[in-house]
Amino acid sequence: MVPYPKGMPEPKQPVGRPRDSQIDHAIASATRALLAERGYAKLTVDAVASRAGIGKAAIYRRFATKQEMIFAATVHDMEAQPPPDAGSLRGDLEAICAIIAEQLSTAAPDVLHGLLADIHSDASLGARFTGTFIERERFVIDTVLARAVERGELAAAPDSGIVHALLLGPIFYWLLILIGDRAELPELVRTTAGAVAETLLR
Amino acid sequence: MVPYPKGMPEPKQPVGRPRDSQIDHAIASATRALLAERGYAKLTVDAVASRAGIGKAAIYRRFATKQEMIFAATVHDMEAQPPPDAGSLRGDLEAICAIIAEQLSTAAPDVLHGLLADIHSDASLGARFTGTFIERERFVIDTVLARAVERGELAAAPDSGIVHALLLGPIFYWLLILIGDRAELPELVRTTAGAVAETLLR
Amino acid sequence: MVPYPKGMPEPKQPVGRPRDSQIDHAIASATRALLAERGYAKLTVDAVASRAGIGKAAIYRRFATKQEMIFAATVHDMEAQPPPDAGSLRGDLEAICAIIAEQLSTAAPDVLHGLLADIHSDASLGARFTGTFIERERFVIDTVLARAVERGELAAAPDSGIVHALLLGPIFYWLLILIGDRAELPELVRTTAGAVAETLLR
Amino acid sequence: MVPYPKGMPEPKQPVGRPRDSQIDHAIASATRALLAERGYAKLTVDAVASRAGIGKAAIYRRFATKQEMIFAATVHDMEAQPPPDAGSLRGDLEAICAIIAEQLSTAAPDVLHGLLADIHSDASLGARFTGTFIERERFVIDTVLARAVERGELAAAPDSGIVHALLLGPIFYWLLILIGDRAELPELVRTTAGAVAETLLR
DNA sequence: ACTTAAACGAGACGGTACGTCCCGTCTTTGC
DNA sequence: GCAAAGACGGGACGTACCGTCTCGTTTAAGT
Repeated sequence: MVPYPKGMPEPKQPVGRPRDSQIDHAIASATRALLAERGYAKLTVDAVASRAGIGKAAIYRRFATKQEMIFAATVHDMEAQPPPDAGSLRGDLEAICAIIAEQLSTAAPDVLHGLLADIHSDASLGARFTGTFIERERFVIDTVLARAVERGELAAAPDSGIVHALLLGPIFYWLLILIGDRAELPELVRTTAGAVAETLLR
Repeated sequence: MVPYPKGMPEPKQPVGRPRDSQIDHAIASATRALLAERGYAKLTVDAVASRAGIGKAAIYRRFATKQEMIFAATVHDMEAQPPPDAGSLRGDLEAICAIIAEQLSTAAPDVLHGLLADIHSDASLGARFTGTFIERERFVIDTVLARAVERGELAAAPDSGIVHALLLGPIFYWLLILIGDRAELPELVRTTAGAVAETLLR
Repeated sequence: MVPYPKGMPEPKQPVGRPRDSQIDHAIASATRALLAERGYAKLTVDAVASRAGIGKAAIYRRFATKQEMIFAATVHDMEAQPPPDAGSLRGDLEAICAIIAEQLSTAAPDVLHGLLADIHSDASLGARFTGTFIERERFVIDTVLARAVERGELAAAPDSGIVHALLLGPIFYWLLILIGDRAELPELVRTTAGAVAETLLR
Repeated sequence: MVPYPKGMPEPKQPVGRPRDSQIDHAIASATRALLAERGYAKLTVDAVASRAGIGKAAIYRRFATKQEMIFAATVHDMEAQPPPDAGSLRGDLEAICAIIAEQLSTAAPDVLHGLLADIHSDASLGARFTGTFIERERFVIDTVLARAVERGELAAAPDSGIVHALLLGPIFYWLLILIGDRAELPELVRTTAGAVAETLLR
C-alpha cells in the first residue's frame, strides 16, 4: 500500500526535518494491536497515537483519514501476487482461491467488515478499492483464463466477472458471513475450485 | 424480527399504557427512508426521530442502540421463506439463490456493509443475526438436500455449511464486493445453482 | 397554602369519584421525604409518585407544575399568623421576627433557594408569591406600626417596605446566605428587633 | 474567580497547545448576554457555545458543569474591594453597604436566585462561594470593626457574623425577596447603616 | 557553526452525534 | 369513572471522537 497517500506529486527536493520512518511502523503496529484488542468499532485515532507514543498530527500528516490509516495498516502486506501457473485451469483456480483464503484469514471478521463498510460509505474510497484490489484479482483471473484458452482447455474465455464471483464468493461468505471454522477452509477451497473448473470445462 | 429486543422474557400481564405499534412502523419507515436518502454512515437517531415525528426516547425505549434500530428496520421485512419445492435439486437450489438475490437487491451496498459491520462489532447482535438469518437459510438448504436424498438424487446429504457458502457466496460477492450490474444477476444465479448442482450430483 | 390551585373556581357539585384525600398527604409526605434525602435539585416528579405509591397523573391533577407541588408540600403549614400584640413596638417586632425565624428554620437552605429560584423564574409564580407571603407580612408589619402610632410610640408610620427589609433581611441572610448556626438565631432576632425599634423610636 | 477550576494545583510547565484566553472571555460574555436576554432558567450550554462561536467541548474543558460556568461568568467581575476607610464606623458601614448594593444591582433577581440555588445544591460550589464571597465580606467587616476599636469608637469588636447579617441582610431582602424599587436603595442603605452603627455604638 | 524549514509530542479547538434524563401530557387496563 | 402504570413529544445534558490548529522543541540539510 502506498505509505504516503497525501501529497507528493513529484519527489521534490526535501527541505527541513525528514519524516521518521520508525513512526510509520509504530502507527501500523499500534493500529494492528488495538484492532486485535478492542475491535474495529472501538478503535480511535487518539488511542493509536497514545499507544504509539506519538502525536495525532504525525498520523494525519501521513493519512487523510482514520480509514486510510487502518487500510494501510491492515492491507499493507497484501502484496500483489503474480498469476499462478500450475499447468491446468483447475490448479490455477485452486491456487488463486487458496491465496485469497490465506490473506483473508489473517484479519478478524469485524475488521474486514469495518473496512468494507468504510470503503463503501465513500465513493472515492470505493473507487480506490476497486481500482486496486478488485482490478488486481480480475487481472489474475483473466490471465489464468487466457492461458487455459491457449492450452486448449477452453474454447473461449468466459465472462470473468462471473468467474470472479463464483471463485471468491464462497470464501468471503465462509469467513465474513458464516464466520466458519478456518480449519475447513482447505476443503472449501478445493470444492469451490473444483466446481468452477468443472462448470467452465462443461 | 423481534420488535422489542429490550426486556420482556415472559409475556407477563401488561400494565400501563401499551406501546403504540404505529410508532414501530414510523421508526422503521423513517429509518429505511433515511438510509435510502443519505446512506448508512449519515444516518442519525435524531434524524429518524424527527422524520418519524416522535421523540428520541420512544426509539430508545424499543432499541438499546442505534444499531439495534437499524437491524430491526432492515432485516424486519426479510420474512422467512419456506423451502422451495421445484421437484429437482437444481430447481430448488436455483430458487433459493434467486430469492436471496431478490432480497439483497432491495438494499444499497453501503447499507448492507454498514449493517454487517455493526453486526460483527457486537457479540449479541452477531448472535441474533446468526440465530435468525443464518439458521433460517441453513434450514432451507438442509430441507432441500434431504428431499434430494429422498428422491434418490443424492446418496447422502453433504456438509450443508459448504453448500451454503457455495450457493450464496457468489451472490454476496457480486452485490457487495464487485458491486456488479444487477441485470446480470439472473445469469449469475443460474450459473451458480448449476455449478453447485452438478458438483453435488457428481 | 391553597391545596388545589388547578381548576375549581367555585365549589361546584362534584361528579364522579371524589379525590382521595389520602393521596394529598401521600404526595406531601413523599415530597418532603425526598427533599430531605436528596435535595431540591435532585427531586423528580417520578420519584415522588413512586415513593407515594401513586401515578404521576394524580399529582398533575392537583398541581399544574412540579414547583406548585413542592410549594404546597413545603409552605403548607406556614399558616398565616395574626399580627402579634405584645403591648410595645419592640415586643411586636421581636415577635414577628421570631415567628419568621421559626418557620424558615424548618426547611433546608437548598430547598428554600430552589423554591425562590423557581418562583422568580416565572412571572406568574412570582406574582402569586408576592400576593401571598409578602403581602401577608406587609399587613402584619403595617398593623404593628399602626398600633405603635395609636399608642403614641411613633409620631407617624414610616415606609413599611424599608422596615420589612430591616426586620426580616438579617434572618434571611443568616439562614440562606451565611448558613449560620441556628442556635444563634434567638440572639440575632433580639439584636435585629432591638436595632429596628431603636431606629424607629429615634 | 479561578478561571480553571478543573485540575492543576501547582502551575507546572505547560505542555501542548495552551488554552485560548479569548475563549474564556467569549464564554463569559455569551453567558452574561444570554442570562440577560433569556433568564437563568432558559440558559443552555449549547446556546452559550453557539453564541460564543465555540464548541461545547471548549466549555466542558474549563468547567465541570453548566453551574460552574455560570458561577465563573457572573461572580467573575465582582472584584474584591478593599475595606473602606471613611474615618468613622458609620461611614465605613455605609460604604460597605453601598458597594454591595451596587454590585447586586447589576444582576437580575432571577439570575441571583438561580445562582444561589445552584450554589447550595452542590457542596463543592457552596464551599467555593463561602470561601470567596462570604469570607471576603467577613474580612472587610472585621477590618472596619477593628479600626473602630482602635479609634475608640467601640470598646470591643462584636460578633462579626451578626453584624454581617444586620448590614447586608436588608439589601439582599430588598433586591431578592421584595424585588423593591432600586431607586430607594440609597435610602435603604443609609437607614440600614445608621441602624447598625447606632446599635453597635449603643 | 549557523540558519532554516519541517517534523515532532502534547493537547486545545469547532463540530456532530450519542445515549440519558426529566417534564408535563396522554392512553390503556383494572378496581 | 378515577387511579396506577407507564408510553409519549420535546429538549437539555455531559461524553466521545473526528480532523484541524497551535504551542514549544528537536532534527537534518544547506549555507
